[in-house]
Amino acid sequence: MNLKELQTFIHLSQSLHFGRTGDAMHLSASAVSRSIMRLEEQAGVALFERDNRRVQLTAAGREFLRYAEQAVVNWQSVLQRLHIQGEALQGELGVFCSVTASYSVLSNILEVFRQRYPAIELKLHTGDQADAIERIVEGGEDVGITAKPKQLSSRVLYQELTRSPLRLLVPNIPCAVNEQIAAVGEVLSPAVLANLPFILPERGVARTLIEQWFRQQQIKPSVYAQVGGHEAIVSTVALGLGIGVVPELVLATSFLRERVRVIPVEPALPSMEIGMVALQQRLSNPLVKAFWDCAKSSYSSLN
Amino acid sequence: MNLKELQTFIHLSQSLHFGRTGDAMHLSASAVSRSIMRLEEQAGVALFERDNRRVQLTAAGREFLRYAEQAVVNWQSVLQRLHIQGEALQGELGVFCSVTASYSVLSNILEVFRQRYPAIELKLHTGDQADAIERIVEGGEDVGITAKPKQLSSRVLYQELTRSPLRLLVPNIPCAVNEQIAAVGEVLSPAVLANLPFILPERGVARTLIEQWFRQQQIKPSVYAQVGGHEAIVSTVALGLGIGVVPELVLATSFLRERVRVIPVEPALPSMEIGMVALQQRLSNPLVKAFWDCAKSSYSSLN
DNA sequence: CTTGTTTGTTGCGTAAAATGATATATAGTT
DNA sequence: AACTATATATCATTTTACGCAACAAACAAG
Repeated sequence: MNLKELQTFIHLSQSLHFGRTGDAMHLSASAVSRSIMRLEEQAGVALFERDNRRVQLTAAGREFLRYAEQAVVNWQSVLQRLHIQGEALQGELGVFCSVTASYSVLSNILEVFRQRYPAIELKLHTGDQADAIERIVEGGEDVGITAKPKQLSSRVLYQELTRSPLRLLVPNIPCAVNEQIAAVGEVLSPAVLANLPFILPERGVARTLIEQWFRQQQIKPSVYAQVGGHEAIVSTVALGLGIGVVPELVLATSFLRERVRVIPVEPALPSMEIGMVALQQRLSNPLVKAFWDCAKSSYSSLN
Repeated sequence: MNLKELQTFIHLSQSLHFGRTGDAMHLSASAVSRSIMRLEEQAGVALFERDNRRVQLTAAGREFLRYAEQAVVNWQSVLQRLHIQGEALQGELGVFCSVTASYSVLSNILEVFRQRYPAIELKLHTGDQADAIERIVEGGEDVGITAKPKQLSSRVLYQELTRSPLRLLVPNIPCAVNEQIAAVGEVLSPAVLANLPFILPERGVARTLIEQWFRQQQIKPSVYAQVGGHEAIVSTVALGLGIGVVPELVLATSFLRERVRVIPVEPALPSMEIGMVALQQRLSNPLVKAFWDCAKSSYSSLN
């Protein structure tokens, strides 16, 4: 038995739908199915009655649900208590990240961090993700959220947190671009792509990855615009000015995600590796260390 | 976080010794070390203060211990509740196993089984482990604990539960056999073995395994005695009559384990695979099925 | 001070477990 | 009858855990 299984069970008992629970837990439907089967085997009782159409808690399942919810609460509460016993770190910590990261990656981290260290005051600075490392090196902030840099000085530490696949975005409104796409079917070949107006990030890791991918397909995109910041790409695409590429993370938290459409490409676009950076020496600061460990653990196993 | 880690933590907090906790949990010391490190990383706090000489709970560790003990109790108690809701199976179930198995394997199973099905009455028959399959096929008992049979009829189901390496036993008292051994050092070579008086099981899987091993070493043992039942081998060896081979399980539960000594052999002796057998058709009986599942789960992950 | 012993940790190769993608089966819907 | 939705089975891959052996640090004995 482990916590993740319990959380999966709890979610399924509410959603009653393996696929949706899988999405929520970042798992495939079959993984959810097997998680539940494991629990049922260990418990020795069926927890859900299910045929291919209906999913329903059994009596034993309802009893187990009470236990599972309590177990999760107990775990979270012991984590809290363990950190209260600590010296109650306080002070100020500077964090740099993109607007998008502040919604997704950073908010995940802060959920845990603010519980553990309520007395640490966070100075959050947002900006283009591509500037993160520079800001850290020059001492503006203590920690930065950024894509994995190609290479970095030995004075800077990088810790991967998650990854997000790049997605090809097209407008969701009738426009010239969309007509061109409709004419060739849903999966775009590299050759077709070369003739569509492209909106690229000005610079940064995403730009590098996209250029690499183009080189591998041996095509040269027709660049319509270069914009700063991933959020701006989404809005430019939404306006029908062209097609663009952004990490899925950006899309998931964008207000405009209904106004654009993701189109599969063959071969698939690469993923961006997203992590945090800090100056090696700054990690001796207990505040920085606390944030670093906290971020790491909040992504290592979702508990 | 999972239950096994918590149980390991609890044991370590009492023993304060990684090696001994490892033995108790059937883990290596390094596995225990890493279990604790995992917990500490997830908790974000050191749970033990330890240098290579002293192991001691930290303040956070003491707090965590309270949680861990409660968590284990909660889990066991929910398992119990889940089964009370069931139909409260009752009736009679016949089990055949060796005396040794009744101490080790069977007692592990019954610990869980009697909690889940207190109304099932157990008829336990002990005898030579080598007879188990015969007894099952002829309908004497419902389930048998036995070593993995070489081959079995398709009507009989076998489920592995655990394994136990064979050990070479020598007397622990001054005697002729011991003097011979002392003369050649601690690790015995096959050639030396051939000249020592051997005490073998009359029949059964252990006998077959030992004979195989001898053939592979191309030696012919001088058999001093053939006795029925592994327990009898231990006592014969303890009396100084010769050397013998038994599964470690037998040794661990023997009254005479202080009177004999285990000697390493090169190459190592094989392991016996120990499991349970039942007639396929008998598994449709809910009592038999309950025992079968219960035994399986009590060995699948110690919960 | 040197040697030996005990014991927790680390590196590395291997074994087991979990996962995703795809295929399959089955119930409901049009 | 064809089609959709959905849980599960199968297979290949990835991730994780493990044991062994080497290592390091601390104490004891001489």
